[in-house]
Amino acid sequence: MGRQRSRTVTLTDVARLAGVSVATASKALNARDEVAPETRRRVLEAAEELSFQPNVLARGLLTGRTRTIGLLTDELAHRFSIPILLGVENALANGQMSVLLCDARGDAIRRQHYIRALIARQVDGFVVLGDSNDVRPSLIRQIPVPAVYVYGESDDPRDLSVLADDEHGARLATEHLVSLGRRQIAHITGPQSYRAARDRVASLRKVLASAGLPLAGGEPLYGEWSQRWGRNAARMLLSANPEIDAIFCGNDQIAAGVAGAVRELGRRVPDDISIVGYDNWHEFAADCQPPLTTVDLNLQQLGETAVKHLFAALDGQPSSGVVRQPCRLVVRDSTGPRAQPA
Amino acid sequence: MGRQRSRTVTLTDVARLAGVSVATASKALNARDEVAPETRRRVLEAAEELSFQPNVLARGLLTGRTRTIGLLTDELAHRFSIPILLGVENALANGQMSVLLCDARGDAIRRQHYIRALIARQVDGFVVLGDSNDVRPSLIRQIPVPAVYVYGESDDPRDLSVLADDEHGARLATEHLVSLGRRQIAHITGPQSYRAARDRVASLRKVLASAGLPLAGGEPLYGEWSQRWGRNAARMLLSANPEIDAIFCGNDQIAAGVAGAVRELGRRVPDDISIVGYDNWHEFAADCQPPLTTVDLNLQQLGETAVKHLFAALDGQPSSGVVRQPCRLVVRDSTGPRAQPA
DNA sequence: CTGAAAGCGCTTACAG
DNA sequence: CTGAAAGCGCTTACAG
Repeated sequence: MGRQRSRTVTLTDVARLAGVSVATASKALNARDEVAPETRRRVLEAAEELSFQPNVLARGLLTGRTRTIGLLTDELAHRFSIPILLGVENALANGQMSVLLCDARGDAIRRQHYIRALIARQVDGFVVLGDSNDVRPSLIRQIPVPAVYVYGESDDPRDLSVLADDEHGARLATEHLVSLGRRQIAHITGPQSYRAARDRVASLRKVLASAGLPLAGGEPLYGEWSQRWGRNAARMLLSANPEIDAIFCGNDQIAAGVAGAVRELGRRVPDDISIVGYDNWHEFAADCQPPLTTVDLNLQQLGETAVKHLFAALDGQPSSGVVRQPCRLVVRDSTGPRAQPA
Repeated sequence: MGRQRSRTVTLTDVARLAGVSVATASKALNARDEVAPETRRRVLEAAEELSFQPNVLARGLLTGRTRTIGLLTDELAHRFSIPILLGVENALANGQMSVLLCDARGDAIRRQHYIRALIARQVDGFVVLGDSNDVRPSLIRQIPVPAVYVYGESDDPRDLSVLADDEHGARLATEHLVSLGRRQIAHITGPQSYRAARDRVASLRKVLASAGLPLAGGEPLYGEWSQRWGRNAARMLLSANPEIDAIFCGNDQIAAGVAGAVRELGRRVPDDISIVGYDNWHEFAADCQPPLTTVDLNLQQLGETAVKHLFAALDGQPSSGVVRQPCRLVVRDSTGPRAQPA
């Protein structure tokens, strides 16, 4: 830690060293054109020599813009939060904006506290990061600046929400399996309380119906987002429905559990049973045995898209409604053509 | 997004509504005692009615304190960053401080850019979050405010670094296996370039030596931090050294891979071979088959400890050197007593 | 082209 | 107990 805060170099110091007024120094540094080239050179030199960093707070007080965004998350610990946050942070940095991070941890009181703190810090706008792609209450009446909702849909139609397109993701997965000639496709997924789980099921059913195929096992198996559930569900499913030749899983952890169970049951992946995961969580999907074909939600892109819209709103071009970010199928070794009958 | 920035309520508005001067309004709101109770009541009422949020920037300009900390990460996407960040964020919020998040993504240029941005935003201090518990260059000459280094040791002894105690973690793991009667303990870990990997090996060797035991296989197997490496290494190791009765793994992914391979080779976990992981990464450790005994680095605590020291520095009580955060052994089903000979 | 002055929203001596 | 005034660091009309 060593050093204590030393006296900060201010524009006054730069002006004095350059032998000009602060007004002129300001203009020179901000590249306004009413400054003589020679004067500007002296000012820039002085600023350089003193390692001058303009005080953004003071500027913010004048301009009313702090170039700071509040990022309010429901649950930062959730696996999806980080890639989205990376996208947000990246896009903001490109626009020379900074991020104030506040994690509500699913606590309403805490969220309220953070909203106040962010407003008091004069953020130019909010990115509100949800935890489940579900509908959530709008903050529109509480915050005086533009906001964009990501991975969680605001219940106020005046707001803009940027969501993962689960209908699209499930369609990609199902069409892939159908195109491989799979005819007995089952579905193991997380809790039915998740809109994401239900949306994917709806899309899966639609694709199967239009291909004239049944949902193997009759109903999707709703459970948990865990390997363990994947293992258990696969055992139940395959003992009751040995004819199954493909399993579309609600996430990669479930898929990893399914893959393990299938192999333990002596069935081959992908020949006998093809498996598709969801999320493209690298540590589970790419490192699975065999590596998983899966759906990538393009989460980082989701964050970048949100910021793009927020920037537009800050420039006076707000949008509203729902933007759905397309998904991407990542094909690996857990899917393939059906084994030839011996 | 709907609404544009509306005119902000300022202290002047509150003062006017309460019928007092801004000076008096300020004192009333800040609970200074030179204000008549009745006056204070009126001011508070007016502030409430107008939903007044004091402008933290303006206050910061006066006091020189922004109550904002810069959190500079090397690589936010790394698995360790999030728990530490949660700890930091939590501890800061308790102190009414906000966090400006900047992720350098391993890019020196980007890091430099962010350092400037944070200084320009007048942060009161820095938390510098490393990506590997390794030694890293100090920022002491670049930043004019206190800084604390977490999960990465500053190379300047005047700085304070808060580190995971890998010597302790590896000791806990090894002593656990020894106490279970294991006599042929092997080690599969990540790249030797990681100080964390080397520190754990050194500690493992020390405990084994003092117990009069060999390191099974002679040398640790350095590789990658992946399941795949765990699987491959376990196969090699067990075919060359069938007498092995325990494997201490450098992380939980390796351990999960090892567990899978051991079971495929027809050996029982934990009876024939006990396995210890490292990190207590819930999705891998708790959900493994069987659930993994592992070392928890107390990462959230690491972040909180760092903030505690940063607060002390901000209060004029800086510390320096290295603080090592103790680890914690989490015992699950992958370790147990040796199987009785049949 | 340059600089004195006003002002962003707030706090803090200081005078009354 | 209350309020006028100065000032934090900067930017921006405005006058010269």
